[in-house]
Amino acid sequence: MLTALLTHFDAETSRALAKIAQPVSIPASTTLFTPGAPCRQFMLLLDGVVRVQAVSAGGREILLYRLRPGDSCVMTTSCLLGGLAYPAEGIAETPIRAAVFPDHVFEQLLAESAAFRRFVFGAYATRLVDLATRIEEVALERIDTRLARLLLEYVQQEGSTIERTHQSIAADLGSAREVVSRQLKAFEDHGWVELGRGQIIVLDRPALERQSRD
Amino acid sequence: MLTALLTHFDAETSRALAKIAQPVSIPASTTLFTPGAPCRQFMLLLDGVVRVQAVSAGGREILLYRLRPGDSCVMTTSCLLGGLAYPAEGIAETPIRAAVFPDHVFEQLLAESAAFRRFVFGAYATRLVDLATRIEEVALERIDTRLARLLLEYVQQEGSTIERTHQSIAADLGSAREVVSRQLKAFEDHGWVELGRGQIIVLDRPALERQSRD
DNA sequence: CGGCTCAGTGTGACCTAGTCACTGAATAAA
DNA sequence: TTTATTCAGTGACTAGGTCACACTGAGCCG
Repeated sequence: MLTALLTHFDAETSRALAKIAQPVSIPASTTLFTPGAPCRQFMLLLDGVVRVQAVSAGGREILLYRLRPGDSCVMTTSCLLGGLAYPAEGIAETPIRAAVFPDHVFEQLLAESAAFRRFVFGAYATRLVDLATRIEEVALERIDTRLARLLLEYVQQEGSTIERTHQSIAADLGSAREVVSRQLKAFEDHGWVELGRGQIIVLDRPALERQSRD
Repeated sequence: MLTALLTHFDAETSRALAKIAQPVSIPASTTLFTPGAPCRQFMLLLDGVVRVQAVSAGGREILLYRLRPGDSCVMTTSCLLGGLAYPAEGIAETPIRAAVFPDHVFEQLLAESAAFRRFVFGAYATRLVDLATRIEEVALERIDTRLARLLLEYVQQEGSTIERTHQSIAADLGSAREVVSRQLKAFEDHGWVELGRGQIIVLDRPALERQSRD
């Protein structure tokens, strides 16, 4: 099944990877890496979701990005290769399975496989664009715009009934729980959503789409 | 002189690069790439400073990072390779000189030179860490903290007399000019800086360092 | 069942940051 | 010198973040 997930590589690379990769299973809520203890291997996510976030001194959090099946954790890898301090932490949001292999294998693959290089660079490009886009959002956009867009992302992932607390949404936005509560209340007053304890039902997607375009 | 700048590569790579690279000179204030027209080649900056920024619909700007001599423009490159839309624009803040070569050369170098791979990955790591750190700053830190830190960066680059307008500082912070003016006024009231038209003289670095640590 | 605990949410008061409109001051251009 | 133009200062207002505290539903335990 590992091989199946690696079909974006050529046949030879896939076989090579499947042989050496150690598939590991990790329960939800595990902290996978922190600024103090970065992950020391190349990791390819097979199943589950990893949340990569920054945490301030005051304890407020902001999501940098999520890793999903097929994603690799390029940031830790590159920090290892580049010898840089790693500024974020990674947490398993669900139980996860991942293929792990040591960095000398990573370097060997980079040297030998054009397909692997393409894969890795694609992963880097995605991360860079994600992060740059997020900076633009955080610095330049209104919170109602960003909340509407985030709700639409949740809908894409898990359908129109969203099972999340206001607190966890605030952590994704890098904002405060009260702010999220007030904005959601406003959305409910407009008839765009229906609020329940730990759950948000999206009633009017077009309205949210309009709001998310500002 | 190109070869001299490429000494972080092995001798063979340096020679290869020097042969094929086209050194170009570009005047200050030139727009090098935009979301609409990304740069289509691998570019290694030899001299000058390039500002890479995001621009909102409303015209507000925020600095993503600056490229300095020895840096390469990894974001455009990776977007080319990954076929992704590029979300930022690059502007020459000073006159610049750069070595430019087409992407097939880039791919060949990646395949053949471990040193070049290390260089490119180092560049990626630096960018990723920069961007992640910036998200944390923008989302979670106070504006006075960020301004103090930015002033200290300017001091490092250009000495304790900083020749910049409040508007340009606001663009670096992703904030508004009035906000920067007010904060600088407060710093002046504390005796930390002295303000003049288009110039800020830093009088008390330790105080700014304290403020920048929050 | 009633009462307990606790996570999740609602709310008002207050503070910080961003926006808008306008003024004045310094420099450059005519 | 007069006139533009760029840069900075300011007050009034809005948006968003912080703090303190009240309320509510769900699970638990006697």
